[in-house]
Amino acid sequence: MHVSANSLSDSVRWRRRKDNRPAEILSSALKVFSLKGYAATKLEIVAKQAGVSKATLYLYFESKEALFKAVVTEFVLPQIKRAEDQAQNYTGSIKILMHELLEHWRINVLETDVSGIPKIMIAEASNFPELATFYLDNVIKRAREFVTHLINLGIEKGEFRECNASYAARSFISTIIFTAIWEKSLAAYDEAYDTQAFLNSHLDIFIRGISKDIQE
Amino acid sequence: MHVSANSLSDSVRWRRRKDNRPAEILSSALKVFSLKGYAATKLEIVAKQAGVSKATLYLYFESKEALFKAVVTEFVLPQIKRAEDQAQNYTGSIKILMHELLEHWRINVLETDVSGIPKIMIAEASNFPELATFYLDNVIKRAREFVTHLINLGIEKGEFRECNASYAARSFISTIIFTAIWEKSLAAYDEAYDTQAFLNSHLDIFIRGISKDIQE
Amino acid sequence: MHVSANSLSDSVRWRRRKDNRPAEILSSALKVFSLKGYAATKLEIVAKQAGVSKATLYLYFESKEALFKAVVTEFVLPQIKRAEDQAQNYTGSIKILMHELLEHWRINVLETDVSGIPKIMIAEASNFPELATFYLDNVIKRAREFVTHLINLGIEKGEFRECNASYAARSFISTIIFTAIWEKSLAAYDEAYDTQAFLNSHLDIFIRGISKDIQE
Amino acid sequence: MHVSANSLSDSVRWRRRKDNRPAEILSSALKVFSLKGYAATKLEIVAKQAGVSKATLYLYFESKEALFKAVVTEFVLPQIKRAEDQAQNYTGSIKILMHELLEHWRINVLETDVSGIPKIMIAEASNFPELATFYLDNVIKRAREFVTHLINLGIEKGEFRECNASYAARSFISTIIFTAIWEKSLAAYDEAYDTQAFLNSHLDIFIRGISKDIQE
DNA sequence: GATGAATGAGTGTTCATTCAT
DNA sequence: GATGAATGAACACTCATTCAT
Repeated sequence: MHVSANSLSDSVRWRRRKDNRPAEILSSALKVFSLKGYAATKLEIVAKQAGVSKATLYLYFESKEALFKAVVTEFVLPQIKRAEDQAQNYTGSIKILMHELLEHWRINVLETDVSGIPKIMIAEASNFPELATFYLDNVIKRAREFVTHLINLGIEKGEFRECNASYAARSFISTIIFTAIWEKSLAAYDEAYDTQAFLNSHLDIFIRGISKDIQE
Repeated sequence: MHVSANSLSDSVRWRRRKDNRPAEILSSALKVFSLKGYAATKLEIVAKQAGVSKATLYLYFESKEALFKAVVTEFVLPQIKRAEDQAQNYTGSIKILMHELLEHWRINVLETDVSGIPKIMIAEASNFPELATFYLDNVIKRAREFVTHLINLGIEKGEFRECNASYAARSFISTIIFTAIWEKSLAAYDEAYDTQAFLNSHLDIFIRGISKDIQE
Repeated sequence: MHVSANSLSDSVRWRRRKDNRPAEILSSALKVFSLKGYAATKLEIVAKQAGVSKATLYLYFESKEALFKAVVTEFVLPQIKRAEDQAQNYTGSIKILMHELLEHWRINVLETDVSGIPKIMIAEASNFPELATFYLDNVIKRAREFVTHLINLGIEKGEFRECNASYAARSFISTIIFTAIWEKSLAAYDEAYDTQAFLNSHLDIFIRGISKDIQE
Repeated sequence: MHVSANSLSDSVRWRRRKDNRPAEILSSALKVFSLKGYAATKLEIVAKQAGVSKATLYLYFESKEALFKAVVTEFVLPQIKRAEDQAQNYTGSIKILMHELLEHWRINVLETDVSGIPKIMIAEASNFPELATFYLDNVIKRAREFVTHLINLGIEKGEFRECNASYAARSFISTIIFTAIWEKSLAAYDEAYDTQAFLNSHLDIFIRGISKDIQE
């Protein structure tokens, strides 16, 4: 039975079984797609990575395109859900919350293969319109709304100055996403840098940028 | 004679004029590469866009790869040079300079096809290592150094607080580049937004974020 | 144990009974082969039709080719034997006998799946030479000889005029076989017609064509 | 430019040019398709037969299916048109006309590769429904109507007895088509026979079968 | 210089066949 | 005996590249 790539949002798609082939295939595919791009990815390589034959891919995914879509959809929702869950019922300082979220994201997304997804989507958006829309709606917009909401909370609480929270969220998120993209592309050729320190710096500048001036 | 794609930095650049075939090919190629990605780009499409036959491409570029490299190298250097020139001999407020530079970039890069270059490089970095290195060295690092320099100037002048100028530059540039990438990818599926207002907001937050606290 | 497909004439034939797997497989295979042709037939479809798994086919037939040969050989001999038996010891009018034979053939061959066999053999003759030879020898030639014999009997009895009985038999049989082929191919797209009436007409013309002129 | 395979009936499809590739491909394809059947035909073989590379086929036909359809449609219409033209304005004996038509058909169809078409259509009808319908309408039905018309003429002229001309035509045509099919299938394994003599015998029996009894 | 025509080298996909359970 | 899972081998189709004109 093929792993559904059309019902883009239902959660459990494959049942665990011996050796969990679909999961192995998906993570191999994530690696190769995010390294090579969709068109340059050869299914033979994906199969080899997953330790199966090329034909086996077709037991679980009906085409290269379906596999690609499954890769995106499979790894995408957990990303955003995790963040939302973490913020649930939080009542403390927004600044601290954002710091925690960022740290969490760094460890669970940035430093895992999941960070390959944004690059994939950016590169292939125009080749896979519905997928692009799905990603936009389920990740980007939700992330924007989520951060916008946090900033508005901070404004209400007096932590932040009045400002256009929506633009601010967009600013903040841009760098976050870009960092993930960077890691999977030019970072390989760049000098190493301390990602954690950079992200802290980024958050610091950002928070200062939207905070009330100390002396007002 | 083939347009050199190996001497990645040579200065020959094609100015549009009647029947300037290489330039027409390059700009067609830029469009298609940045829309489809390298592998998914068919030379037939590029040729059609440029109004020539597929075989004609080979009169000017020795291979698809050479054409791709030429696209990147042709359009890249002007980008960064322009910014550097503008800052030359400037002595006023760094904040105002950055605003002017950003505006200039918005008009001359973001709103032209040149903004397709970053997306191309991000997507294909791992497939074209020397090109990636070239781009990294000639655009990214130069941009980083340039902005770092500006920030340091601002610190020296007392406009900005003491901070890690390098990280700050990276923060700033990330959003700038990401905005260009975004325009060529998911923006097509997103609601329109006011890019100029967003960039102003971004700069505003950033400058506030690195400015001295008003009352210190 | 595999059902022999090499000894093309052995007598084992499967009578339907509960769980008579080979027989179910054979009749499913006959249907699919005669609908799609050999190469376009997928064993998965045959298996599904027979209500078994693809692997199960291999318990009974050692290969697709063996299954195909079994299909032909299983259904072929009864066809011709039936006719021969019917003619055995007959002494009456040849014309009437031929009418009875034709009617019998219409009911027991033409209107059953067995009529798919001629189409199969015609289409695949050049892909399965020994099978073609087997079919030729065991069906076509026997049928020709049988009809030739009947016609000669008719000539001897004074029912028919002197004529080339062999050519006449060939003529007669051609239409008979063609009718079976037609039913399994283009008839599906053609207007319905009264097969029985047509066959009667055919026999009538044929008999008149080889009969003595009434008044000579 | 692809050779149209959709406009199933327009006549000139390809322009002659050096070496007339499409025609060479079509006749190679006719040979292979009628020998092997659609599914078992490998384009590599067709290409080799035509003396071109596999890729070249795609310069002229957009797919295997399109090539197949072109094969059928390319060779089909001339078949039937030729017969109709020949009968145009004829006023003599129907029997003699039919003899001439049959002889013409034997030489120009039966003994050329065109005789492969009926076998192809019979075998693949269910895999290519529109093509089947096209063939049915443009060959079979037209042939039936044509022969029916001839028989009716013969009845009017007093050559033939009153009979169901439509069934009679069907009878006559069945053998004709079957003979073509036979030549391209089992005939290869059968003893040689004198086709011309057989066809004459067939026509003789048929004409006698529908003629007025001499003495009535 | 420009191109229509041709193709070699590949890749996605299918399917008969195998085999551990 | 029966089958779900796996795969090697094959084939349709594509496309960057070449070359005669």
